[in-house]
Amino acid sequence: MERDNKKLIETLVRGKSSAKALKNLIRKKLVNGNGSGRFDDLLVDILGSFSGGLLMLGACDSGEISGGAPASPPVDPVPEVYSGKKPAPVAKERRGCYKRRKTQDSRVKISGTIEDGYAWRKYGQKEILNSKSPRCYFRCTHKPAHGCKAQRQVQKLEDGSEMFHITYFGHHTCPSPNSFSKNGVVLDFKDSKNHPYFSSSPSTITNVPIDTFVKQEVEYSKAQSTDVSDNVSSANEGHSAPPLGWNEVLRGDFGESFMGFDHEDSSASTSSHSYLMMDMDFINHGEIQDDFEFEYPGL
DNA sequence: ATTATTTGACCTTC
DNA sequence: GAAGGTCAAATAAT
Repeated sequence: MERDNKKLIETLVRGKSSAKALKNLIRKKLVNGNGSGRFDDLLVDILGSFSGGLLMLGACDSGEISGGAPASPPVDPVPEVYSGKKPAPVAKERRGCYKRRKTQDSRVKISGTIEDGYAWRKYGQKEILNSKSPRCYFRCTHKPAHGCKAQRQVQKLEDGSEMFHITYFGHHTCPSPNSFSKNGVVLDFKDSKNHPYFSSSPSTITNVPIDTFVKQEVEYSKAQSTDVSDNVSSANEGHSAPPLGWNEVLRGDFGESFMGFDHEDSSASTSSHSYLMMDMDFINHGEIQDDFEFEYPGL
């Protein structure tokens, strides 16, 4: 059992190394290339998958995959007695094991939108002490289908702005809905007469001051710089190589692949929208961090 | 009919 | 016991 595990890890490590080498090769080829960043994106996905798999394997040993996962003794989430509509208020069955989250397994984001390209299902809301705004709890819509363990908490900031404090837990193991509709800032340039950074509607895809976001992300990444799970989660949550050069992206000179992607939660998007997805993990004070490998430590 | 959200109760941790 | 996190029945939306 343990030997199999080890073998699996070795295989994954080898695969990851190969993908990494391939990525570097392709990158060199593309230095003067014409922007076929799709290869790069694909490779990052591959690397992310390996890293995520490795992380999960490692985490299994400790009996916990992600912050929200129930701990070791596999508690059947659905009691056998539970077969009909009537829960029969007989002796209350023990519900799932609720664990308080570990903050080190989380990634925090301050954003003007709660949209991140993934489909989330709200499963709870709670008034938080000393907070005017309630905290909303979401899990990945694909949890039943793919067992995706990604979760997030969303709480509106109380500084009067329309910003949201979003905390992510766990990692998406479901297929990404869209290679660009991933975890990052979504800028909506639909209404050009308004400054693209400001919008007041929380229910639509809104805009975020880039500087603010960069600063926050940079500060956060500083604090998390040694946290590998964060890197891995970045991959799984949709962090990917930009399909175009960041310089192009930053000045808004991005190609068709960025235009009007189909947001899975399309309530807020229309075909007339164009979005700029920015993953700030790769940007540091306006400079592009070209290297954003997903390392798995100790291997 | 199916799927998503709301909301009060339940559960764990501190 | 308080607070935070989750469940699940009821309800709403599609």
